[in-house]
Amino acid sequence: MTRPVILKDKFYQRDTETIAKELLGKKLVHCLGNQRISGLITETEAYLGIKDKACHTYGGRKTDKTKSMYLHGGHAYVYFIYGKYFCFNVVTLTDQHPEAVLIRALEPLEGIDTMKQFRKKDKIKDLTTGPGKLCQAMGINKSHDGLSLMNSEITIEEHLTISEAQIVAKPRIGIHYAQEAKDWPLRFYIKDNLFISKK
DNA sequence: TGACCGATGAAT
DNA sequence: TTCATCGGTCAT
Repeated sequence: MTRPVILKDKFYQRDTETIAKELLGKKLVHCLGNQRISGLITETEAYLGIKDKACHTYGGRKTDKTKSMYLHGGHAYVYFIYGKYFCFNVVTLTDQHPEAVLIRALEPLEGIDTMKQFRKKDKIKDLTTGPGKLCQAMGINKSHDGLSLMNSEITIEEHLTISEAQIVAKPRIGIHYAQEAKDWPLRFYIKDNLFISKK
């Protein structure tokens, strides 16, 4: 088995939309104790900072909740939503650009039994096909907010390369309030992949 | 200090 | 389609 190649600064400090597409096929890994829990990234959404009405940092909003988005690219932004769930984002660009990519779905790879325990579900399809679900399955929570993805327990590794022809672009989910931004095609997923949120 | 609301998920 | 659920946010 070849040694994992962890994505570095140069990957993350680029245009957010490009990163959202290139994250498809990569492997999100949580090293929990001596165990690896991981999944192939199948679905992402780009959030474009101050000019994006769907983004938590729209208009330059900076609060205790959003402060991680002002870190430089390659950090985690984890927030709590709907009183129950966490969502995991990858911060992009520099501290001048509070933009991020939401990871919406994974295809489980390693630690599947642990995922089943964390989720209290048995079917593989129920483990990671949604932003809240995948955080539960991976054991990701608020304590991971602001961590570096280059030298912490959570990393993203090279895995598969997905070609442009295999990428579908659609409007983002759950942002009906975002006026003109609600139709921007910033949701990306791997064509024909079974592990996609919604249906 | 308190009212309001949400980048969801699961049940119906 | 409906709704549970509660921390974050912001107006007092």
